[in-house]
Amino acid sequence: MYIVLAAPTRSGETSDDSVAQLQPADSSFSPAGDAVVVNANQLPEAVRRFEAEGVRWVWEETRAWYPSLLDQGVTIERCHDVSLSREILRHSLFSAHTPYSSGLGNHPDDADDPALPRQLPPAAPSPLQGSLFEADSGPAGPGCAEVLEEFAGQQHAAANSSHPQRLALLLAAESAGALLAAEMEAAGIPWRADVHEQLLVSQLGPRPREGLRPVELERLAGDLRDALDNPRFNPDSPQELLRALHRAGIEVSTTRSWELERQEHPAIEPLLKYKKLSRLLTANGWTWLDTWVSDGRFRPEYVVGGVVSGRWASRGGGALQIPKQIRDAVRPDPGYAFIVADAAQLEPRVLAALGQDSALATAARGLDLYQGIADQGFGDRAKAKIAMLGAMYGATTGESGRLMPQLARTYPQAIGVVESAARTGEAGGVVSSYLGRGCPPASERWLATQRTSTAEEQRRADNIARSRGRFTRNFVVQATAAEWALCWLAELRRRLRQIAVSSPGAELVFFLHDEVMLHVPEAMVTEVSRMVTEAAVAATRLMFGDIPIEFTVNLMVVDSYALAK
DNA sequence: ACGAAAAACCTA
DNA sequence: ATGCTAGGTTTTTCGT
Repeated sequence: MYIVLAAPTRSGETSDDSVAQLQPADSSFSPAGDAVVVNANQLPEAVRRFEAEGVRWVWEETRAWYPSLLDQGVTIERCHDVSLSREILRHSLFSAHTPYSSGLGNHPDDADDPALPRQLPPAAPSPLQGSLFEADSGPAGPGCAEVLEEFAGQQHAAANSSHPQRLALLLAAESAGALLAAEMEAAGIPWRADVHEQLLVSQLGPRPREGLRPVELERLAGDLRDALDNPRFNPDSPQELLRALHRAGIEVSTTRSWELERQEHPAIEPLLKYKKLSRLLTANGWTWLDTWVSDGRFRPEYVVGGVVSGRWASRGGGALQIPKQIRDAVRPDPGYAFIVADAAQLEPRVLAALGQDSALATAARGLDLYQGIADQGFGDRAKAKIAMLGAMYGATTGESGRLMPQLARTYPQAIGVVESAARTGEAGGVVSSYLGRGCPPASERWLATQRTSTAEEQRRADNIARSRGRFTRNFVVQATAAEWALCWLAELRRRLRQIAVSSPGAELVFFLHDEVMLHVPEAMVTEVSRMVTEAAVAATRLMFGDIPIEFTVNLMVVDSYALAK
């Protein structure tokens, strides 16, 4: 049984304060029974009542409904997010021939050009907010009939695709991810502002007045001016800094730290220290703390489907780039601990599965896949790692490039997968993840670059083609790894919900590509740790069935994020 | 004066 | 070992 939740359509039974319509539907996606129209006060109880019957919710956008339900203490088990499913089906090769997918249009345009920077769309307005704050215009968004019709089209597209089970799993996993994202946003990452502040004070000095440098930065700026014998320049300006360095005889072409590190000059040491501390101040200093941390929680926003590969993006506070430098501020509440777990070498393991490469699967048998490759006669571990990463990223030169032929001979099946993806991309084609997420098509602009006449233009065109090849090469691995991670999350979420009634309190609070953090009552640490491991086994089975490849999970119980890894 | 782009550095 | 994938944020710089 499905319940469609959407904005109410104007009719006799709706009143001015109606915010939602709940429409039951049966397994053939037809309306079953009367729709219920509710106002904001009635919505939580109505949802709770249906949820107790074990329904699956269908709505245009999880973001629009779930956060406010969570605020009111309502959680749900399963949903189908129509908008996220739409974007998957728009690009999926599996369903391209179905009426629904072909009707969406999948026209290559420059917005889909991976060479162009992507910008995230602004957060969608919630229909609930619309009704609460805009008296004259009622709740926005499509009504139940439209949502149900599109849902039916999506189900038909998945069922009639070339891989019905895989695509259905992908849509379910993406929707589960949307629920979890909202739940993690509601939970927030436990953050000790006092510990963070202590870190800042010990490295930068006391918080300065607005517009002034902290004492330690001021001191280093002074040292730098002395060392360069240059009394007045702004070290925060790359242009001025570069000119000052040149005037002191330091020949660098940029002010990047790794280029500066190679220079011998008394100014380099204070400069590198200055850049390091300046970064801490501007990216994660007092302003950041004021802006993003409140009530002991850092609350970023997750953008499910925000990355073409299916990884999540985030908005606000740089949640996916918390520097190691400040992770000590991430501390559990009293009586709680963190479980931090990550999938060990997820991408090469995924590649072994994609290529059904038994030699690589054997190397992945142990905890350390790169050591496994080394043990199969590939030299040392470092070499094995560089070669493998090069294969997945498309390295052509240097040590990584030189190791490629040997790697291709040792693991022909696995390397064949990425090589084939690269050739498809170079030719302007599209590639697919294991569960059916398609990469964006080549844009008109891209195709135009390939139609050339002169030799000079041809060289440029080849460069552009190889760049797309690297993108599609990496896409098949990164997108499939993202799917595994999503299945892992969904399995873990399901297990946590099973025990939540009798022993509540364990929450997922952070997710980063192949890593999760849970905030767990100390008494539950053992039980939840087992669930994290079991969820990984279940995710592997769910995606790939019974395959001889292990997806190892590294797990640590810590009382500071700084102690993980 | 304002907004886009670039530079820099952080993450997996 | 910064040559190779995907992102976000801040500040400075540049263009209108």
